[in-house]
Amino acid sequence: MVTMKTIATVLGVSDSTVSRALNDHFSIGGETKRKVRKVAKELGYVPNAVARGLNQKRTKTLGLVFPYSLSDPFLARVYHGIEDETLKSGYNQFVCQTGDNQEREQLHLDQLMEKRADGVIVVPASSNYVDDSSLCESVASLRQLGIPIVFIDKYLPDMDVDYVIADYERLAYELVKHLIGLGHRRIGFVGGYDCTSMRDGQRGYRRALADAGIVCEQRFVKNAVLSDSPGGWRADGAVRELAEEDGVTALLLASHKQALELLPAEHAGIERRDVVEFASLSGPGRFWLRAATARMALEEMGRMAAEIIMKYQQGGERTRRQEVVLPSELIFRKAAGDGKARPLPAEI
Amino acid sequence: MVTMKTIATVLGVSDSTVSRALNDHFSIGGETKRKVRKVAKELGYVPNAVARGLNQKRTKTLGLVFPYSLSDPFLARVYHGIEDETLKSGYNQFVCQTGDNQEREQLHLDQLMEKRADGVIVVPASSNYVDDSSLCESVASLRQLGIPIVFIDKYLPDMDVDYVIADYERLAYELVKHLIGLGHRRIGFVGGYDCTSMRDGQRGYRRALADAGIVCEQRFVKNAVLSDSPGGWRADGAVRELAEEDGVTALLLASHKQALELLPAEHAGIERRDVVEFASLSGPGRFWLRAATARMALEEMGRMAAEIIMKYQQGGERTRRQEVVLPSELIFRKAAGDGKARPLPAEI
DNA sequence: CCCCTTTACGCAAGCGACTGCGTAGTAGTT
DNA sequence: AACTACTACGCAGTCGCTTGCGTAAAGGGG
Repeated sequence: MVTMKTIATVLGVSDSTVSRALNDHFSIGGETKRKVRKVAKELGYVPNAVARGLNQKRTKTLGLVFPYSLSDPFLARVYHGIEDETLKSGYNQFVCQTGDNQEREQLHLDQLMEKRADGVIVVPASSNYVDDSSLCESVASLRQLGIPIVFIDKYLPDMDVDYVIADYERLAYELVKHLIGLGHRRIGFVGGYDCTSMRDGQRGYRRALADAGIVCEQRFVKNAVLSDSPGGWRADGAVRELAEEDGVTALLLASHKQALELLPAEHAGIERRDVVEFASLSGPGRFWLRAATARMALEEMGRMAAEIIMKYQQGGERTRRQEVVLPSELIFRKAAGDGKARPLPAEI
Repeated sequence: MVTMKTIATVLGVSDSTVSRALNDHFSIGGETKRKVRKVAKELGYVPNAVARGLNQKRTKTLGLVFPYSLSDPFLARVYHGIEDETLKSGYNQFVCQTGDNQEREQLHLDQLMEKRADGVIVVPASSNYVDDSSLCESVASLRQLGIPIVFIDKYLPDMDVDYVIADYERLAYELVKHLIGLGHRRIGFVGGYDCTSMRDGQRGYRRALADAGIVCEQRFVKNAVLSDSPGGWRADGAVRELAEEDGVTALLLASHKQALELLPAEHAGIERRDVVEFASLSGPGRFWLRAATARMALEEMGRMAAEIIMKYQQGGERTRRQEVVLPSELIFRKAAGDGKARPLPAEI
């Protein structure tokens, strides 16, 4: 194995000289630098980032912990943002997927700690909203090791952790306002548990109704249920109830996964890349039609999260919690069907 | 920072004792082991894989170099296979995407070498089939460092490198045979350059024609062109020529990307997960219709590639080149339209 | 010609974990 | 009692690279 020592021996200099030469240190003569680089290339020397990492305490490595695979259109865009931000500085990322499962989330966080990632970006598993103790522990351990962690899209409200989210409250507000403008009065909300994005969304939903003088009926607000399906959530039960029992004419969905389930297949295909959280759907039709949706700045979210970590790398001290809320773009579709508000089909 | 030394000091033993205790070495007493583990837990000790990696020369890390993002349905399945195989042994993967670009491919391979990945799995960028010199260099460097590399799906024929591919020749043979059975006589092949998968496919295509006593006309075989589009290849030009000038009635496509381009959007959506390389299409219709396709064992390909590397990790010497060809499943659709063979529409 | 400042390197001590070899201490044998 | 055989650890070197500090050589000023 050719190391700096090898090069040093060949040239009859010390290994520290080689190190400094390769790092372009000012105290090494130009001629020496040239010779060192020449020999290094000839010998096919490849610097050992593991050894460097050990003494620099920096690995130029990021850990990404995602609930689903990167074939999820949401995560894929987030990932691109992160990659885009870090590629130029020679960072690599460990990509981990948890299957929306807490145990695996913890497992991966442990592995990333052992491997001394320089930072970790997490899109938390939904099951944390039932019991977040394991995640909290992991965050504490990361803190102790001095590894910055940033949450994306969702976070645990009472945990002191940096995060980057979309402006869910405004989104929900505008989407519901749009539905009201289309004539809808009985509008359902399918959220779920105490997830920050859904909670914020619900707030916007309520505010929009209130502003329009519509009484917000509690029975119109349902939770999706956690399931072991690939998406983690199932909304069909809630939607069926809302349509059959309560005769809602429009719906606000708090998850792109939910929206995808309900959209007609051909739309799902075409618009897959656009469909993101907080789609609002309206009828009629065999399937629900999408009245509007939000195009969240997902790449930007990834980029911001990476940027926060990069700041810490450059010696930035963590003084206070970073809370980034990125504005999203709203996309309104033409009114579905004849544009009249009418009960939605219960069949999904 | 709490290290083994910290634990050792607390307990008044040496750090080597701590190391052995944590690794459950036989020469350490049961009582000592218990105490060490207790203190380790209390202090929140997290082993440093970087330090371990330096002296073991094993990082428990794999590098994956893919041309596209993991939102590509092909790669996503390959990735799942790899993850599945390596998760249980505590491996993490560096996921790198090259955008089908050689420079970035080389850049990522260099990074992976520096970080001393234990092995690298590569789905080569298509541009390597024009000029593979940079890839060859990288492979040589990896060899020198003793890092095993496995190619998936495609490989460079004159390079001594392990690879896992699908049974492209048989696939093409069966698909063409199916088209012939449907009455087609003028069957086009859209491949491209000297890529192994396409070359093998073309061999099967020719053999099927020959077995049916059909003369294989050279003008029915076209190359797709390399482009900077997301897919890397563009087939529309070739397809247009085949349809307009040569009046072919059916087509064999050597890439799932090409097939996706030509399929009607709603099918692309619905069947996205099935559409893989070597789809065969036939008309008529506004769009080409899919007559048959191959469901390749993509997860299995990933798993096999990972397994090959794991073998090397366990001290397996590389004696001879590993060449794995995995059988695929063929999926035949009902004949399109009235099932009659007729010229395909040139519009795409 | 001597002293002082630069320039250009070498020495050696880490970083955190692993490991070959040596050695006290205890137990068992004859 | 002397010898052998384990058991249970400690010492110190190693992995490859970085870095603070020390120093010889070269150059410049008085």
